[in-house]
Amino acid sequence: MPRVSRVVTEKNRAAIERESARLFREQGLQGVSVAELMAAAGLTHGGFYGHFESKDALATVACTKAFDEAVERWKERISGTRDPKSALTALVDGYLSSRNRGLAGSGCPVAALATDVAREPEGKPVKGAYLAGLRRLIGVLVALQSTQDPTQDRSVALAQLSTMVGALVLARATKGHALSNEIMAAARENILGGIDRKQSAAQ
Amino acid sequence: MPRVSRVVTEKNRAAIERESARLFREQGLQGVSVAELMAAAGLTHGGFYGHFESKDALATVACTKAFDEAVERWKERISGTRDPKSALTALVDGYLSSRNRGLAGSGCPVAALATDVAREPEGKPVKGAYLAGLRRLIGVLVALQSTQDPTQDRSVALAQLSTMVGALVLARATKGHALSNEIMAAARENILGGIDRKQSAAQ
DNA sequence: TGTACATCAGTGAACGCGCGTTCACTGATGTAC
DNA sequence: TGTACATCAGTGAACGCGCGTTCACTGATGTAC
Repeated sequence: MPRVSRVVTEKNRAAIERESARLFREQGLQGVSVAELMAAAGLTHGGFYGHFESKDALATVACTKAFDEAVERWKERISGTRDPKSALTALVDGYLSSRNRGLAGSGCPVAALATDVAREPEGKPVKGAYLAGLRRLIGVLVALQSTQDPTQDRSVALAQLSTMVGALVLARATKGHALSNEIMAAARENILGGIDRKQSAAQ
Repeated sequence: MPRVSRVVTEKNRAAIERESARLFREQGLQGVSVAELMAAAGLTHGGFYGHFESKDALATVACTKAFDEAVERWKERISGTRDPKSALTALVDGYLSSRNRGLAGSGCPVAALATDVAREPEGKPVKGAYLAGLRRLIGVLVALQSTQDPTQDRSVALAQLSTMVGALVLARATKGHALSNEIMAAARENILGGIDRKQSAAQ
């Protein structure tokens, strides 16, 4: 099937980006081949370079796309709540859930890509995409704080994000063992401690 | 240079394990080739299978070795302190330091290998080595708590470890930007908050 | 609106390369006497 | 202690395979008239 219409071309491109954003998070930036990415989008590998200059370039686009999704999901979760504290509870409960632990491909790129991005050589564009996306998510989290001190708000938000990311990453590494749920519950308790004890961390 | 003495053979094996424990942490379980590991140990790739059954088997040994090092380093740091609170401070200061951020190869395997281990298929032995090592480090951290309630001690320790791991992983991904130091300082403040404010987190 | 043709999205073979693993070979080590 | 030889740690070529990337080709799409 050679040449397709412009509409289909755009759909194909969108499919490559969508599947890449998923597979890179699931299997790592070095853990998926171009052929696998294209197959996931329903195409063969040869057409890849008509859409992207290189695999690296796609990784950058996919990283940005993953953060777009994440920011939108965070904002959605927040929009259904009545105050910053319940918003934080909603966010943490969604983040430290067995559902999110199991679905790295559709989960938070901060946690899924951190180590991959750290291992990328200096100057690789995917590092910039990660940094920019991380800053956006931090901004969302900072806005939920209530210490009345901007510096303190930021510090608390950064610590909360560290705890969430660390707990999720450890929970994924120990998935299938009791420790995995224990870590998520402990992190939830640590972040929400005084706020809300009604829900369980492992949903 | 064919056959070497038994002593040299053991030294070579130890060198392969030592370099693997370093390189797997630095570049990931999938990010180093057998040839690179052997070259780092001063050998050529062909002799690898005289020492190990497979690359997977070496990864398991190297993971265990990395945790051995980490447990020993934690205990050393603790042994030089006067009480559990200053021990925790020493541990966190060492963990969330620019030195540790830059040296993933000799740093905490919990942080360096978590995502790699999570992506390994079910049943791979390296997952068991990781879980066992993680449990040992958790045990060290639990022993430093002082809530007088074992359940609470464990929960606090798990949350602290999550914060430490998350902060280190994020600091590595954003290395070279102000945010990286900010994350480490915020995590330190969060964990040690009421205990000790004398030292800076980014040493 | 219909026709003729240039464009170009996608295909699949092919490129050089590096991977994990195997194996015939080498010659110093270790052992039997 | 000295000698003869079997053992085996390490070498480097080779295996089949999959990688990222290139390219000649195809034929439906899009356009010029």
